[in-house]
Amino acid sequence: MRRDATQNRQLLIDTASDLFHVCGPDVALDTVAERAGVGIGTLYRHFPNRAALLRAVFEAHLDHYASFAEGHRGGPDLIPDFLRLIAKGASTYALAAGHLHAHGPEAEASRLVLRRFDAIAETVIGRARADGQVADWVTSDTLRLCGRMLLGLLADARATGEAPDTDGALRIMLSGIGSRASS
Amino acid sequence: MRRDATQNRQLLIDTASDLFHVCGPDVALDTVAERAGVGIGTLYRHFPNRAALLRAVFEAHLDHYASFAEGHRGGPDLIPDFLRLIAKGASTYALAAGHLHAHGPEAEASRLVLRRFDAIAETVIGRARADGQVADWVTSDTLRLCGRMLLGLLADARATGEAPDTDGALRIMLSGIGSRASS
DNA sequence: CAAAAAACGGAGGGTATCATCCGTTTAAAA
DNA sequence: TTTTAAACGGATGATACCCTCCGTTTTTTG
Repeated sequence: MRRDATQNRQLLIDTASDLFHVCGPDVALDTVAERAGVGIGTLYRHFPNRAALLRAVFEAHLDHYASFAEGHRGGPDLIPDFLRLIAKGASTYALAAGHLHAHGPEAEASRLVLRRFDAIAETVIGRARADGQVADWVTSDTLRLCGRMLLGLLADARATGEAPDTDGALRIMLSGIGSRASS
Repeated sequence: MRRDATQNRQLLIDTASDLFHVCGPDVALDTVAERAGVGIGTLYRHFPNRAALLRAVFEAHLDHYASFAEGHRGGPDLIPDFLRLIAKGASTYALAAGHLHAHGPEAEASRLVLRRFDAIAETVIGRARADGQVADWVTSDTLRLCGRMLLGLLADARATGEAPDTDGALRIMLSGIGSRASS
């Protein structure tokens, strides 16, 4: 693969990640390309459709989650920190979920990335449960549920122009799933 | 006002309410008109822009909330039932909030409907607090926060095609705000 | 029933986004 | 350095939605 191709690909992923977070799930792909400083043709060559770009961005986020799960030293902030991390990428997360499920032929790729999320989440939960931080019934589905709710919060905040009350939401959720929130 | 006009106006509100719930916040207004069986011109005569239609739908929902608050006999299900009711109209709620805030000149009308929501919510909370169902720090803002989170859930479910885990989310939230959930 | 006023329907122009295609440029290999 | 193939950029046609405008239909009133 040519060097400029590799660079542009990464640049597009980073730019898209930022724009999804700032502008929401429906940013024009033209905007992504322009913001990344590449032609629209380049974008479509690397990612033949929206779902492909989404998947790439989401997988980049998964890398962050994974290295978090591996690097975190444990303790009472494990779950709060993990949820906060999810909140950062929530819009991409849900968007990816939606678009990936919608289009039939790509359903398989979708299932794979979602399963990877589940695996990471289970790791985190397992460690938290050992400390008695979460209730028995909490699973990776529960954390995905929390992620989806956080997404709603962000989308709404974007629409209203207000700042999202992420901490308020986390307080409710953490107390709801039996974690002793600290911060 | 002519009779057919009144009928069509109501028909449009009902249809829009359904479609917002099913198709999400971005349904084409053409679709709303078609589904209601009226011309697009009729829709725009009654509601000069999207925000106006939104406001009308949202106000219809507020009527439901108000009659719920007035008619509920109290008891441990008060808050769960209220949140469930909100979940039904959540997409409209958040959409309204977003669009109304965005457009400057209509900000005043927006503030009014949101304040009406707060008033209703405060009534419900007041009654629930008397029963010790909710924590002290819960206010109408908290319920709005829950509504926004529920919306996220619905939007995500719509996108993924899965059924929304409304009950799961409610369990977390209710336990988080200190209500003794029953159902 | 006839006339006036009000409401209806939907064609059509404007705009934004999607996604392709191809002439030009650039990196890498010989 | 020359050659070649890969990658780039953006003009462009297609599509979807918004919203206005006006000729036609329906209700109401006298």
